[in-house]
Amino acid sequence: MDKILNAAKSLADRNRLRIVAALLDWEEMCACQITELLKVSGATASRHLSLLVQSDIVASRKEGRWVYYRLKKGNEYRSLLGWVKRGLVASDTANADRQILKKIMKLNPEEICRKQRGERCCSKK
Amino acid sequence: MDKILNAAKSLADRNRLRIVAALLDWEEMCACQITELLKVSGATASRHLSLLVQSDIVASRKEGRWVYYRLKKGNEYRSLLGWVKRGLVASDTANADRQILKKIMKLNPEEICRKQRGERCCSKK
DNA sequence: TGCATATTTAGCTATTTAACTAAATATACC
DNA sequence: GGTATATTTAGTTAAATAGCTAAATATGCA
Repeated sequence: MDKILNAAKSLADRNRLRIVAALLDWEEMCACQITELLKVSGATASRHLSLLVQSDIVASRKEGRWVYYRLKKGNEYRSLLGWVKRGLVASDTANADRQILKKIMKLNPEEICRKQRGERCCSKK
Repeated sequence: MDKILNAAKSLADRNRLRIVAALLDWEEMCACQITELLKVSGATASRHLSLLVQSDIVASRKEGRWVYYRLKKGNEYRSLLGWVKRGLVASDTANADRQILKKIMKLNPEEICRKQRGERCCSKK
């Protein structure tokens, strides 16, 4: 029961659900792209991602300075992700995120990280 | 996204997952039978059940003094429940609960409630 | 109507957790 | 090696939530 419980807990948070929704549309995203989508601190995004990896829903791959994330392929979670996908088709949040993602995913990790450094530098928020 | 989020939150608790698991095996259970399974106070069981009803995973039906619960039938949650069911086949917790349920489900609500009153009376726990 | 009793709601406490900042780690490039 | 920088880990705080007891709400029955 622990495996299912952990998977359910992983999906029981709006920001983690947004990450899964994004990865249903975009095969692979790096940490900074996800940080940019959620508009949270890098540490917070990292923690959400590590929970999704721990519960075996998301896989990660390191390439140089960047870490890329994608949904795991096994059919173990096929029906779960199908349920999520169907539920998000008509979701306002998911549709708004799709618009944001169109812009984010045009940029390289370099450009996004530069943007994030700049924002942090100026707004100090 | 709220609908999916609420459903995921509903399943993100061990006791609520146990309730869903029980209802996958037994079509209908009354509140006192679920209280007996979880070994929590009636108030706590009631709260868990109301969350499952709110998130539209479980339906309730009142009959006299008793309230009966069952999984909703729509195919909206078919794949989600299929995922839960497959994940629970080999679960120790779920198997232990199955043994407990065999005994509980032999009894009428009357007998269970009498048992619960007695326990409360004696152990005062 | 009045009493017994199944369930729910209110109010409380302890635990969990999501967010942040700051510090640590790991990698690229000079 | 030394610096810059992407990500993770530690440590803190505030909000959410699971559990309890006690009180309130229904229902069945004398």
